[in-house]
Amino acid sequence: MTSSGGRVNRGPAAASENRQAILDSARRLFTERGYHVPLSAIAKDAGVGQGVLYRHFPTRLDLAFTVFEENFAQLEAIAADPGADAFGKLWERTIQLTVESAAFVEMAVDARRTMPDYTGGTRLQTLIQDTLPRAQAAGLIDARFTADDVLLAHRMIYGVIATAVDPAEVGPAVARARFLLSRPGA
Amino acid sequence: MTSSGGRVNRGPAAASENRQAILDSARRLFTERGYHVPLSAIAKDAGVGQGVLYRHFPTRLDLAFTVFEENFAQLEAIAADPGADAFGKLWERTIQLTVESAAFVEMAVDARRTMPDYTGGTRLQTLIQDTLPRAQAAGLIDARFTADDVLLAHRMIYGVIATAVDPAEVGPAVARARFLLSRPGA
DNA sequence: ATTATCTATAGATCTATAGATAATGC
DNA sequence: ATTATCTATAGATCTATAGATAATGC
Repeated sequence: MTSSGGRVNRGPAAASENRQAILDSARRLFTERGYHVPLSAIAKDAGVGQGVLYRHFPTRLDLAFTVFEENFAQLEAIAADPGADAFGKLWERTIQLTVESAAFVEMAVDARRTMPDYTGGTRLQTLIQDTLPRAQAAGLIDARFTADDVLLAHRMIYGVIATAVDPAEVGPAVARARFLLSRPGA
Repeated sequence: MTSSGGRVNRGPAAASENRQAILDSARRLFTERGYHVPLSAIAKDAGVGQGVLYRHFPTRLDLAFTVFEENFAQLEAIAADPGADAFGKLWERTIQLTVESAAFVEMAVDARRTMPDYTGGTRLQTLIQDTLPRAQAAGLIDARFTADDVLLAHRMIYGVIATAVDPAEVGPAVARARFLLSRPGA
């Protein structure tokens, strides 16, 4: 047989499409199967050889950074809103993105454990610091919360997501967790 | 060479010591390296062949159940205290055990995902249900917390532990998380 | 005869790379 | 000449089991 199942070698012309297909598959599989989904599964899903994946993204973190860069871009756009409720919107979207893909948090943990100079953690922290005081001045958020508390609350909500057994349970559980966290302790 | 590095085959006499060595190694490695530490690493650490581990514990869950059975026994003993603060002591010890080994939670998640009829989750829930009302009647705990809230709070604290980068940070972070959770929302 | 050990390895995955092949710009 | 593809596979792990060996109870 001549041109059956095997992919045709399209040379450099395929590079850009391949890269995008890898990113699309990675985003979906990080969501469906978690941050530690095999890279071979991502390559297969994207329809490329493993060598192609490694050429574009030498490590799992290189790939995850690129996938979740879009998340950071979204959050930064939201935080740029000059209104008093920029923090509220930022927090809402952060939780949505985490529910959507717990890998967003797992990537950050991996990065901080692996690379001493990873700045992603600081990146979300900066957005919180830039928006929280305004929301507190406007009386929208309890003044006793610190920026560190917000980051901690994010980790706590991740705990709810990571331990969920039934996907249908995540929404209500996260909502209740947010309620429990809505006022600092007595 | 006759009797160099290789272990001597002591026959059935070694069974009980081997079993205990496996449990000791498993407890330590679950703590140090997490629930998904390779079973081969546990066998090696215990100084037995992998076949011996599999004979005593056919699956990872069989091994983890046995290791953490001691945790449950402790918690059940605490909950049996007839005093009003049995709940307080139960909660305190539950958190200690989780900080000590996040694998305690990870095992339960694995069990509930793998075995439809796992009762470990119910087991902690029962202890909470048996002690919480008394503590609330005595005014020790805010009456608005439900037993499900306590289980949810446990998952949230697990989130703090699982995302910690520096072990030294765990203690303070968990303390702050508990503070944030000490009163239900506004 | 039974029980459990031991070494050794099959089988399954996953990461990472080697080497041949094809397309493209100069 | 350069760039990126493709298949194929080496290397590293990890799970799980086979088969020979040794100890013990009847």
